[in-house]
Amino acid sequence: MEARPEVSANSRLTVAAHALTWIGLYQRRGHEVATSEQIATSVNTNPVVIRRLLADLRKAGLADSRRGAGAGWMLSRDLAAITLLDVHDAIAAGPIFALHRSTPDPECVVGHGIGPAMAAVYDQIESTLRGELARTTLEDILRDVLKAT
Amino acid sequence: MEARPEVSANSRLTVAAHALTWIGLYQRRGHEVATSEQIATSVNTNPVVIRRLLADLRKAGLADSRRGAGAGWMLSRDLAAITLLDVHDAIAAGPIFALHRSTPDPECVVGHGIGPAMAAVYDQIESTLRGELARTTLEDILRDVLKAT
DNA sequence: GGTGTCGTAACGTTTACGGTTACGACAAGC
DNA sequence: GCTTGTCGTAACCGTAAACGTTACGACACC
Repeated sequence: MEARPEVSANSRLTVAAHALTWIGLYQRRGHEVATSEQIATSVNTNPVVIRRLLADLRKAGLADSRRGAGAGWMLSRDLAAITLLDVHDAIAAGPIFALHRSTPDPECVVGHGIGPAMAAVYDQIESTLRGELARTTLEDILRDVLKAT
Repeated sequence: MEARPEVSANSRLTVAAHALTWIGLYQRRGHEVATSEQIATSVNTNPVVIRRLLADLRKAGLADSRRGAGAGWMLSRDLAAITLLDVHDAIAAGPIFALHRSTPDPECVVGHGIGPAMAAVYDQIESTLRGELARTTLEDILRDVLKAT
């Protein structure tokens, strides 16, 4: 009966990591800023999609942009100081699992108690997930990327 | 360019655990089978949704059904022998994170190497997730449910 | 044979994201 | 100051998945 987010980041984390890593490498090669056009070409998508995504990352303090001519994007921190958890939180990814869409029968023992019981499991999993994401920085990702060449 | 599952089980795991736990408790109280109608009432959804879900669980060998008059659903194994991982696999939940929807520019260093780099992280996370889900059985869930009363 | 339930197809609704177009805002350079 | 290039955002469409509902055939007990 009620509405529900049902998000699921899915490919957004991949694209966000891709964009930031691209900017980082581009800057290390001596460029000031990267345009959404350039990033979109590497990601193989539309520049607007990149701008929307980077706007979220800017809100989280991971990236920043300059306007006007010679405009573009730059990192706010070094790649080594950005973990995948930072990126994950920046793109406001929803929880992996959700409870019922419409609340189950509260008169039923199972219907009444299953929500909290499952939530406890989900919270534990979510916490573990965050720990895993925090272990990897974009510097690690870039190292893997360059190693694969 | 290509199509993609983009599944994300979301509430399906919750509902599946709910249904199985309900059947288990109902059987312990002396009943032979549970109808999709009864389960749907507890879950607060449509019986067809329950039947579709239980059909997946039957394929995985977790539940079984009887037809004809006095028909309904029963467990194939005891609640203690069913983990959340079993349920998760039974409902064919997709991966948490996905790679790019359309393949990135292979001419670009980042575009070429980012996929495998992220996949390695995702595989590790997926593996940890499975370990977490395997730790909890439906018997554990039922215990929590009854404790909450 | 009647009855109750499963089995399943078909269809509509909802939600979210990605893709695209469009246009205003802005700042550097001439 | 005007031009130019890029960001900032709104608006809209298409797609994909799950849920909800209706409908009807299949089946087995009584």
